[in-house]
Amino acid sequence: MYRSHYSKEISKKEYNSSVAVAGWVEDIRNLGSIAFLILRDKTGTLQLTILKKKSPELFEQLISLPRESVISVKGFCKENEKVRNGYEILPESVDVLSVAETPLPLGVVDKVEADFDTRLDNRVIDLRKPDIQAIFKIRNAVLATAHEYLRSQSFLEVHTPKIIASSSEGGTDVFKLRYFEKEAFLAQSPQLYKQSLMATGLDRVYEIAWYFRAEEHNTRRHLNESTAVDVEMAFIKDEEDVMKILEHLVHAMWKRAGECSEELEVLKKTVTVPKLPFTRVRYDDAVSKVQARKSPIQWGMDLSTEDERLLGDIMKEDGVDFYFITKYPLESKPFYTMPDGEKYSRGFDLECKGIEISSGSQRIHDVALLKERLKACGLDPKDFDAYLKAFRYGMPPHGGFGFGIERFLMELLDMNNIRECILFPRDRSRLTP
RNA sequence: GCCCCGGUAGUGUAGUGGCCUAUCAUGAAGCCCUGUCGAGGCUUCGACUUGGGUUCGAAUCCCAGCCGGGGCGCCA
Repeated sequence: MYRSHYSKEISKKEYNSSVAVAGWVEDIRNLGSIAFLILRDKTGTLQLTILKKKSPELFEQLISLPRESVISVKGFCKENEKVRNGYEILPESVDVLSVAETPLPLGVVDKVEADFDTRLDNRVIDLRKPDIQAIFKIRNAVLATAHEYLRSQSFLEVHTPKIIASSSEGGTDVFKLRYFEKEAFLAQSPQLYKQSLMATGLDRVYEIAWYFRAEEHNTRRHLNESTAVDVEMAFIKDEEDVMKILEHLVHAMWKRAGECSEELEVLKKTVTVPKLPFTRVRYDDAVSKVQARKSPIQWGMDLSTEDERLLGDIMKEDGVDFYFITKYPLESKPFYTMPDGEKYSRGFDLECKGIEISSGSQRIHDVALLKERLKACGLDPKDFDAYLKAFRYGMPPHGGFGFGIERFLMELLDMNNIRECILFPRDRSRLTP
């Protein structure tokens, strides 16, 4: 066995006994007759203290290792107050498991910063840094909470096709691919499938999966491959039922992130847990608020990036970070959104500090109305036959929402680039690693 | 899709026509040092995105390409 303990697992109990530790050689400080080797594993670092007079061969072998080589060391664990961990390991034997090439394309502990692009080109090495790993440990924690919360509310986890016959909703560009003799597309969202499932009697479903968008955008807020949490629920009275689930879900995830104190510390971030319920702002009021601050927006238009930011600032003045924008104009929402009178819809967005993190709505469940709305949106109902079929034989009132996990994390951790929140980002120009 | 910006050692940079045989840091290779922890000291190594052009002279100016970053739009 190459490892008996991780660096963090060693405490007083292990002092004055033999342990096996394994990991990456982070740094070697050679003082001539004594050398210190910093070994890094998943939990942190520890120090090997190597004395030349004790074993000249072992000394020579260890100090000549290139940084980031992988080794396993058996040694004697000794208490020492001079060392940060409170202990050091005096090595007795070493297994060199992998010798790293030099020079490193990216230093793990170098004193110079690397460009983000260089980091992504060498993402595996970049991911060795504790602060980068912390992002993904928090991602793991909040997604675990999403599963737990949704299951506690009787949601069933489902997985719908990612290779689909037609674009889900129009709007965004989709990736085309060859499917034997047919043309197919990569899913941009599970929208049509999660709605179809509402006609099955499963009533409450959620899906956490990948989606693909072929938009040639080049911003720090967009990815061409991203992951999302999607929820759909039946027998709702109106969109308020959906918003309640969403706000509790977001609250639970934010709260869980706030409990990741170790990770937040290495990231030097703080998470402020929002208060429930989130403020509801009608679209009409949002428009008047930003108009009062000289935005050129007209009623009926979507809020521009600048308008959203402005509204975020206005809400912040009242101490509000999270808020719903409700009752959007019907024409600014997708065809499946339930109308609310002539002009309005039962669609909403959830905003956090001026950035949209989720959008949802009550959906149309009446097939005639759905066809009418498809036409009004310039779409041909014939292209949606398979979807419409789910509505023809008994479809309850339903609604749902979806949000991108990377966008969510970006807001949660106040990152300035969405690519920080995904292991191997796919963007306009990046297809590797 | 529209617009803006950038490309100098492995990494991060200085350099805006001659003082560049290109700065500094970091790194790598080596030497000295028994308590380092951003170790220290000394030596060495290593770069101007590509192709044209202007000029006596180009890292520097112009044109084109390649590669990259960002803003807006679209969206999540």
